[in-house]
Amino acid sequence: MRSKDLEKKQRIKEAMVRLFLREGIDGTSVSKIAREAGVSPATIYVYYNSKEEMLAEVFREYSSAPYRYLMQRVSPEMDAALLIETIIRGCFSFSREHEEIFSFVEQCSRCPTLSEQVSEEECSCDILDLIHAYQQRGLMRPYSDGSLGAVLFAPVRFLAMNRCDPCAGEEELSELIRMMQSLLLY
Amino acid sequence: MRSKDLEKKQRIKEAMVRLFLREGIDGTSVSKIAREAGVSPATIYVYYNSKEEMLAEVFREYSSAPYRYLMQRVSPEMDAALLIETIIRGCFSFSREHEEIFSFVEQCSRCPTLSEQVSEEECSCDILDLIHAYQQRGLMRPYSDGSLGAVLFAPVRFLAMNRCDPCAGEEELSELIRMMQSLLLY
Amino acid sequence: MRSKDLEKKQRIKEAMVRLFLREGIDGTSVSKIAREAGVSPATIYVYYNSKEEMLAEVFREYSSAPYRYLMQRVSPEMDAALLIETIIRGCFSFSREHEEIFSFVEQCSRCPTLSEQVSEEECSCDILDLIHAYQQRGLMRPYSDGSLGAVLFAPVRFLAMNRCDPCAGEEELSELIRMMQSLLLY
Amino acid sequence: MRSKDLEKKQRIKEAMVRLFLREGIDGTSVSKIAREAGVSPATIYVYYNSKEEMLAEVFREYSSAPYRYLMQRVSPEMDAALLIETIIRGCFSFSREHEEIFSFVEQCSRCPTLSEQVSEEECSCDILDLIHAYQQRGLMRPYSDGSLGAVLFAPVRFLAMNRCDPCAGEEELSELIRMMQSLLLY
DNA sequence: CATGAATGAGAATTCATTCAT
DNA sequence: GATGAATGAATTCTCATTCAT
Repeated sequence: MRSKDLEKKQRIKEAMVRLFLREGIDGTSVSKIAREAGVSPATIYVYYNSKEEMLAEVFREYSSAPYRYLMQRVSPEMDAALLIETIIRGCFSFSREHEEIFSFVEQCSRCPTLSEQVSEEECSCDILDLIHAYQQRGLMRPYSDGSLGAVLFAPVRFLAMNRCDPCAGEEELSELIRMMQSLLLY
Repeated sequence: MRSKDLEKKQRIKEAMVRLFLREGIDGTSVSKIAREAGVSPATIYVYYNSKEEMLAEVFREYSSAPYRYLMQRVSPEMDAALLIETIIRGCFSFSREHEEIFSFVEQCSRCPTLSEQVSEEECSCDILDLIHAYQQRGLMRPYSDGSLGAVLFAPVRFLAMNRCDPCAGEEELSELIRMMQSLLLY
Repeated sequence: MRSKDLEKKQRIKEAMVRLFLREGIDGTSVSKIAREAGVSPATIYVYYNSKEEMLAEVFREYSSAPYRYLMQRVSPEMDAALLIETIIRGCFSFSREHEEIFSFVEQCSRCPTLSEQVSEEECSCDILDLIHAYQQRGLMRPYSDGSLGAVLFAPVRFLAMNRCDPCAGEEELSELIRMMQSLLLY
Repeated sequence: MRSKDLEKKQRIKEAMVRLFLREGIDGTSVSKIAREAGVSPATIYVYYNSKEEMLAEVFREYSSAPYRYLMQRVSPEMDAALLIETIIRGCFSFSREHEEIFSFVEQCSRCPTLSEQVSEEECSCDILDLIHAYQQRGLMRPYSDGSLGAVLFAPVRFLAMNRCDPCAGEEELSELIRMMQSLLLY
C-alpha cells in the first residue's frame, strides 16, 4: 500500500476509535465509521475483509499503545521510585491524552469475542523486562509478572475511569504512587 | 388479566446477562434475549420501554452484585489480614461463580453510554464503611477511599480477566493477597 | 348494554376521534385509543369485534353529525337567503366547534377502504328534503341534489380546511354566502 | 459505483401512490411499497430518510399535479365561459385519469400531520393568475382567490369522489359547469 | 483504488388481538 | 364486563456487505 493509502487506513482507524468513545462498541457501525472517516463504506472493505477482522486488527494494534507511550517516558537510568511514578503517571496521562484509544482498548478487552485476540502480557512485556532488570539489581521486590501488571496498571486505570474531576484525580494519583512505591521498593 | 410475572422478568435479565458473556454487548439483540429467555420479543417490552432502558436498569441492578456477594462473606470480627484476604478471594471467586454477571458488569462499565449511569463508589460503600472502622481502630492504614477501591478491586479483577489457567490464578492470587496485606496493614 | 357501558363506549369513540385529529388516521392505534380513553385495550374488544369494524361503525355514526348539527339550526320558516346563510355558517362553525369530528370524517371519507361504507347523500337527505320544499315553492332554483350538495357543503369545508386565520375566514365566508345566495336564489 | 436511478425513485413514488388508492394511507407500509415497486425495502432508504419524509416529499410533488394538468388545458385565448368549463372538466377528468394521484392527494391533504406541509393556494396560483387577468378585463366577477378556489375546485372534487356511476357524473358535471358560469360571469 | 447504490438479513419496536383471571 | 399480560405478525429502519462503474 502506498503512503496515500496508509493515511486513509489511518483515518479509518481513528474514526472507529473516536466513535467507540462517543457511541460505544455497540453503537459503532461500518457506515458511521465511513462517514466519520470521510470515505465510502465500500472503501473500508478495500482495507479490511470484514468488520470483525477490522476490529480485531485495530484492537491488536492499539492494545499496546499505552505501553509504547510508557516506553517513551521511562529509562533504565531512572531510580526505582521514579520509574514507578513515571509508569503510573504515564498510564494516567495516556488515558487523558488519548481518551479514545483508552476507551477503545478498555471496551474491546472486556468483550469476550475480542479479548482472546490479545494478551495484556505480550503488550506489557517491554515494561516488565525493564522491571526485571530492577528486580535483579535488588532495587525492586521480586513479585511475579502477573501481580506486577495487576498492581501497576489496573488501579490507575480504575482511577482514570472513575475520576472525572481532574483535581481529585491528582491527589489520588499521588497517593497511589506512594502506595506502589512502598509496596514494590525495599 | 394475568399478573405481571416477576419470575419472567428475572428470566429476561438472566438471559441478557448470559448472552453478554457468550456474544458480547454488541452481539446481544432483543430477539436473541427473547429466545434465550423463552418469551416473545414483544413480551420484553411489557417489562422494559426500550433496549436502552433495559440495559441501564439491569446494569444498575447487577453493578452492586459483586459487593453484595462480598458483604455476605466478610464480618467485622475478622482480623484485618483476613478481611483483606476475604475481599480479594471473594472478588475472584465471584468472577468464577458468576462469570456472566462479572463479564456483563465489566462490559457495561466500560461502555461510555452506560457507565455514567452507575458509580462504583456507591456500590462499594458498604465494604468501604467496614474498612473505615478498621482504619479508625488503627488496624489499617488510612488510605483514601478512591485508592482503596483501586487497589482492592481492580487488580484482582485484572487477574480474573487475564487468567484462564486456574492454577496460575491461585498462586498469583495468594501473592496479590500478601501484597495487599503488606500494603494496607501496619 | 347498560348506561355505564354506553358511556364507556362513548369515551372510546371520542378518544379515537381526538387521536385522528392529533395523530392522523395512520397514527391512531388501538392501544393509543385505549390509553386516551382510559381503558384497557382488551375493553375495546368488548364493544367492537375489530379495529376495522370499530372504525367503520364510528365513521358511520359521525358522518351524519355535521348534518344533524345543521338540522338543529335551520327551520322551514326561514326565508331562502337565511337558509343558505345558516347552512354555510353552520358547516363552518361545526368545523370549528367539533374540529375532531370534522377532521375524522374528512379523513375517513377520503380513505378508499372506508369511504364506501357511507354515502354523503344519505347523510344530507334531511337538509336536501328541506331544500326541495323551497324549490317546490319556487323560492330556490331547481338544481339537482348532487350539485346542491357539491356547492353547499364542499366549498365551505374547503375554506374550513385551508383557513387557519379566523378573520380572513370570516370575510371569505361572507363572500361565499353571497355567492351561494346569488347562485341558488332567483 | 452505480449512479442514482431517477427512474427507480419514480417507481417508488408511483408504487406508493398506487397503494394509497388500493389500501388507503393507513394500509400502506414501506415493505408493501417496496414490493410494489420491485425493490428491496432498504433501497427506499437510499432515496428517502424516513417514511415520513418520503410521504411529505411525494405529497408536496403531487399536490400541484392537478393544477399542472389544468394549466396544460387552459389558454388565455379562451373565452371566460370556456375557461370555466375547461377548469371544471379538467378537474374531473384528472380525477379519472389519475385516480391514484387524486386519491393520494385527497388523503394526504386531510391528514393533520401532513396537510401543513402544502398550501393549496401555492399550488393553484398559476390558474388563479390566469383568472385575475379575466377579472381585470371585466370578463369575470371579482371574487377573492379563496372563494374562487373554493367554488371552482371543491365542488367538482366532491362530485368526483361521490359519483361512481359515470353517466350520472356527466350530467351533474354539466349542471355544475352551468352553475359556475352563471355565478362567475356577468 | 474508490465509490455510492443496492440489498438480504436482521435490528428494535409496535400492532391488533387474545388469554387468563 | 373489564383488565393487564402476552404474543405472532408486521412495522420502520439499520446493518454488514457486495455490486457495477
